[in-house]
Amino acid sequence: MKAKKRSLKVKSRARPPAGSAEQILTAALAEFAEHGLAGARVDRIAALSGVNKAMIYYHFGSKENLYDQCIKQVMNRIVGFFEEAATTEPDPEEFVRKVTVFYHSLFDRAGDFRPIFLRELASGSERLKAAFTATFSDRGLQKKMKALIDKGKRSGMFRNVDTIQAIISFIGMNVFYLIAAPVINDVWEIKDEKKFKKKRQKEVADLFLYGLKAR
Amino acid sequence: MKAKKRSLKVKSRARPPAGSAEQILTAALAEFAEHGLAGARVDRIAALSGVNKAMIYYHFGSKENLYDQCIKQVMNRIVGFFEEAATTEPDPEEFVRKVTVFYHSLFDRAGDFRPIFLRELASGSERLKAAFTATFSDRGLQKKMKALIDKGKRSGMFRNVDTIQAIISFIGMNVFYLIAAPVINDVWEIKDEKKFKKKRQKEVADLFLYGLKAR
Amino acid sequence: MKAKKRSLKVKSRARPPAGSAEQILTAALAEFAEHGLAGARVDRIAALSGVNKAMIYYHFGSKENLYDQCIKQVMNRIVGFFEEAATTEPDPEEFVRKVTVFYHSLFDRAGDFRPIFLRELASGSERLKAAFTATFSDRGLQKKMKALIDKGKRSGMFRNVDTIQAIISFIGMNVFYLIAAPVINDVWEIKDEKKFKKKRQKEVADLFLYGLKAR
Amino acid sequence: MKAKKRSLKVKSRARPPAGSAEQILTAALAEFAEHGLAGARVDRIAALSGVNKAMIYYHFGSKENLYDQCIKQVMNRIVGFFEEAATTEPDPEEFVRKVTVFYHSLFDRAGDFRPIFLRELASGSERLKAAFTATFSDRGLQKKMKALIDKGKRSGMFRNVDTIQAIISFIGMNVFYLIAAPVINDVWEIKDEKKFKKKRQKEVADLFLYGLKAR
DNA sequence: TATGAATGAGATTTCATTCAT
DNA sequence: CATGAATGAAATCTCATTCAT
Repeated sequence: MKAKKRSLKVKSRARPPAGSAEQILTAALAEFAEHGLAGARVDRIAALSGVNKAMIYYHFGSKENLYDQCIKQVMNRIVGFFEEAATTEPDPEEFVRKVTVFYHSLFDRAGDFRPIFLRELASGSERLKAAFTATFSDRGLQKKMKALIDKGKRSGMFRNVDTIQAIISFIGMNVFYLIAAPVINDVWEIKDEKKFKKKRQKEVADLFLYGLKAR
Repeated sequence: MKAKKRSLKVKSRARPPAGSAEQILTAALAEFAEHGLAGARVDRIAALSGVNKAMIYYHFGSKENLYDQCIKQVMNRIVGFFEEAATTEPDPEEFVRKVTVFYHSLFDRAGDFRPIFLRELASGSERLKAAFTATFSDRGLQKKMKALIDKGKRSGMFRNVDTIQAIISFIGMNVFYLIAAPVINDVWEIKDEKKFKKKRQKEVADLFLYGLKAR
Repeated sequence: MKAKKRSLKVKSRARPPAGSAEQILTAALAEFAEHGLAGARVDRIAALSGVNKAMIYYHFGSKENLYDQCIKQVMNRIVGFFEEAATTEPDPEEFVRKVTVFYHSLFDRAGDFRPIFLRELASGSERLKAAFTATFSDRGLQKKMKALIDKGKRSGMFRNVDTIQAIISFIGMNVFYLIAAPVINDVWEIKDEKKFKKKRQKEVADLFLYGLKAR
Repeated sequence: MKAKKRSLKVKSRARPPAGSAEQILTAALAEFAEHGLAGARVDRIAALSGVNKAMIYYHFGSKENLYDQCIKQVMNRIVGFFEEAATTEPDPEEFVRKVTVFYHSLFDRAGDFRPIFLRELASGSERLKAAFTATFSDRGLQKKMKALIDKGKRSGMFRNVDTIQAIISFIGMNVFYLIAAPVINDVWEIKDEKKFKKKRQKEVADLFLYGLKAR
């Protein structure tokens, strides 16, 4: 239709280093983020990536598989962030504060996974579950966090809470606003989201730490 | 070939046959919950509600409008719950515990809104924002909660937190697990969800109250 | 495309007695006969039957299923012919002559199955096998023919041939020319096919009977 | 995703790498035999022959031309068989028996032409006609057979049949089972095809000779 | 000669929506 | 209100063929 014949495509480099598959993935990610799997249009992805529609099938076989590859890619990116964040930090309090900062910057830097995850959550989550357990289960943040909180508990610094419940609560505190900001802003009449987020990082960490600490 | 579904449907014509609009709404809600607006199929809704497809258009005009009606209906149900929950309860601590219980029972009783809300959140949230502000803004829980926490702060019972941030954190603590249970269960290897939820209600309220209370 | 909006479709009868499905089948049969399953075009079938393409899917679900229905229909027609031909005829010689006439008139009256059968034969024949055994195995001609030849053998009229082999040979004699006429005509320079066929019926029956009779 | 077939294919470049055209032809023959012209896939032929798809176009220009070459090749092979079979054999009866054996071994040795011929027969047969008349018309078996039968007639050994009709009947007797075996086996419940074929050669020749001989 | 990537045209199928009754 | 059939537009996917290297 309105295929937008992608004007000449420059083609300066000796051989495109496997260009189009990446371009397609990028475009697809945007499309899926905006419309979901069912609402996404292969035509739009093709137009957006400046590639013939057939190439999408050449490289990815089906819309659904393309979607899977997108999820995989998103997961890899996120895993990278997570691992990077899980560097050594022996002080529990400091660690908690860093995690909060991490979540906020995660949503800043890789926001496109937000709609994708939400929709996955809405529909069975099979894909998410697979992706998560495959990449997270025994590494990175949660393990570390559990260890630190347990340590805090043993040292008498923290109350004797259920560690996993606490961690989930903590993640929820962090993530809920980041996920639901548009509605929350509306309901609570928050005008300056940026400022609110800034303040939020301190408030969340404080609340959690206060809730945790023995007195 | 030519599905030939039901076709009996005696319908003794005793009471107003008006039932069909409700049947359609019910079926549609299920369909939208499972597949989202884009993924829902009018055919399936018709089959599910035991009603001819054309009837859907007779009653609702378009798939999108049907979806809107579904959202409206869901909101009304939820608002009902919220108002019912916002009865007088002057003790802040008791109130906090009740809110936690409320959220858990809300997801139990009206779980179908979960996928719908998640998907709405994923795509612009315009409909959600409209629905929420229309029905929540100045009544019900949050207003009450804000008032109670503010009162607690003034009485010296609570720390001087940012009330709204605290409330959002609290809702996040409550809601996050309820929303993401399938994935969380998988990642943290939670086998007995029911038991976990039971325990969770105490842990969440405790954590929040500990985090709030001055010492 | 050039959909040929099928001009008004008369529509005199109170309600078309299930019209379009039959129209589609008829058109499909022609298309499949001419082009085979792989070469057939759903667009063409739609145009030919004066029906919207989507109707084909409404009624038949897929091109392949439509093809199956065509085969089924052809089989039914043929079975009808066969049963009609298998009426009582106690004289073996007369029966043989009638069978020859039958095969020739079969190809005259229901010639469209010829290309379809040939192509089925070319590709696995699974469909044909199913159709044949389902409809022929224990009725009609072959059973009758076998009985008559066996009777002829017992009475000393026929030689002691292998009955089944003989029947297959007989069918082959009859059918081979009917199937391969275009090429045979070309190779043997047969100009007047009609005359050739006429003569053939006598020659074939004679040859077979001579070959069978004891002397 | 991107099938990544073979990719080793060492090809030491010793003898002329010309092999590829033959490889393509071989693969194409198999593909066309299995799926017909319309159903054949150039991709599959490439994969099967271990050759890049573009090579097929380099060598053969188009799928259809490749198909023509296949037919030509098949014809040549068959013609070879036919000529080899048409060696001197002055005894009519012996000749008839040999022809039967020949047909059976032909289908054994060059069975892949079976589906191809059948499909050609199904669709106009133009290609077949061309191929046949080009290669058969005035040489080989049928000429010889006609001569022998005519001789037999003149000598009083054979009845005064229409020679050409008889020959066609004879070929039909031979060829019909070979062509339709799968279905025939099914309908007549023939379990041991090999044994059946063995016996068939004698039965067919006997039947034909008995049918031919004067008494 | 050889390849992996690309393309355009078109094929099959889907689906929201409407029509005739 | 109710239905089965119909429709147009578009969506997904396929495939012969060509291009750049």
